[in-house]
Amino acid sequence: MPKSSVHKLVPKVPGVPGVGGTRRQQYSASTKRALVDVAEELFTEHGYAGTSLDAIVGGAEVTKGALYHHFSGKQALFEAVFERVEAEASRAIQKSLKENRDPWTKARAGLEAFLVVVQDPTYRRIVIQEGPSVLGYERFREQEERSTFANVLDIVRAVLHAGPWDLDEDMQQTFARIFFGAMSSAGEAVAGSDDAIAAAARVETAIGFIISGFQALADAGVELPEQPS
Amino acid sequence: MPKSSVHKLVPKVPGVPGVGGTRRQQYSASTKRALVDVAEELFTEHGYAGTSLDAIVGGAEVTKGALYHHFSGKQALFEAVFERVEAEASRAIQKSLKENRDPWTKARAGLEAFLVVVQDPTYRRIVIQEGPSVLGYERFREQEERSTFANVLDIVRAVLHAGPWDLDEDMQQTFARIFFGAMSSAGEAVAGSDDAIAAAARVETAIGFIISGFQALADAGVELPEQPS
DNA sequence: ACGGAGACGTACCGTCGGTATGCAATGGCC
DNA sequence: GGCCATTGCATACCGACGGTACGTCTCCGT
Repeated sequence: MPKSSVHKLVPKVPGVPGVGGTRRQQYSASTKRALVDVAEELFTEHGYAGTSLDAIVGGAEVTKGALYHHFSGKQALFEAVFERVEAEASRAIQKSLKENRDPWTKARAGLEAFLVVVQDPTYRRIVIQEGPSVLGYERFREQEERSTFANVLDIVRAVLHAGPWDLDEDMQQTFARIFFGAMSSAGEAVAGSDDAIAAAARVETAIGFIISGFQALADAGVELPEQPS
Repeated sequence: MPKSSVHKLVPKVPGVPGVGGTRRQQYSASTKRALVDVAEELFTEHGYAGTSLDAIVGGAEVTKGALYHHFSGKQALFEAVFERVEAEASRAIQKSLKENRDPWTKARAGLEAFLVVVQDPTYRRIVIQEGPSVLGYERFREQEERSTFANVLDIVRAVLHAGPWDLDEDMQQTFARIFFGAMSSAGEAVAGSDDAIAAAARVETAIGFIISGFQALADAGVELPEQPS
């Protein structure tokens, strides 16, 4: 039982209510953030089914009334957590991409960033482990499509464009899917390894070797067999 | 309320109790199979959380007492379903492998078989979607390790052995992981596509191209950078 | 034949997600 | 600065579900 219902948030700009909305809106936003914060923590630690709403609202020092005022239910709360985690991951990867220009080194930088992201326990639990089950496969894929996967697609496009090949949209998507899956699985291997550093080195060697294969084909001017439409 | 508790199973060999165990054991085994059958069907259709034990025991025409006599709980029942589905998938892939000898064509045959398996709604729902969440990531990986992934590892070993490379165990595992992830993701792309046949063709083209890169490197005698131990 | 154990059925409990309703503070408005 | 509709929650409660305790019937070995 929460002993009081007073908020502890101090208004960011006390005398200027124009910034950040009115005090009511600030209070509301802060409780909503508190709910998402606590939910992210508990979902990461105990999983979706293993986390009760009572535990979440208890941790956020509110009640279920507040939760159901901001979210339509447990799943909606999870989706809010999911989107934040994925957005953060996507942001981290994009940041590492902007530091490189050459497509090939860009690809390697993206791979490294991806391997870091996929080792984050929160990302692993929320996105990889619980995501497909809680959101359902369709919604999960949709979310993935416009965040992490979009990054991979960019990289693959750049790399493919660097070669002599001119692939249609579907084929680019296919290549991106394959590399996305390869990197995801590789990331899991890294995260699940005893020696993460050595495992990451092996992964980079292996994928680097595959990319070398691409470069070899590019140098030899090998064409892709075209698809019948 | 089940109107009667009599079993409808007829003993396979009525007069010969030596085959298949005693009559009691046969009855017991049949109810256990009935539970797993119904559970597999309902879990596939409505997911793990969306399926109640009452629905399962109702479909199997038994009660919860029977269920908890054979399984320690809902999760244990799911694990039984999971193992059966994975074993079936592994069996299908292994069958297609034994029909080929050459490592490269063996790889392509395995890829095709894998693409077929991953389109099965039961496999998709039980193994891919719900598996990681229900079993937990550790147990999920363990199961995967000794069934579907083992097949991929075999293929990768054969292919790598066909080249001029001599890789240590860890590196083989890494390559296998990468290809396993690539094939899983590719399979999902196929299963989620509007035109599964065209998508499968694209996947085979793309992965074939990657393998061609390997062959090109093999022909050129390119070595892998060795790992420091 | 008979006693024990295995294979269930039945009744019940605690927990949890979700809902209905009440209420108090807030901020626009005059 | 007083009024009041609206917002932002708290409280009480319900039904469903997973799990448990215990009773009971049936088969099998002796």
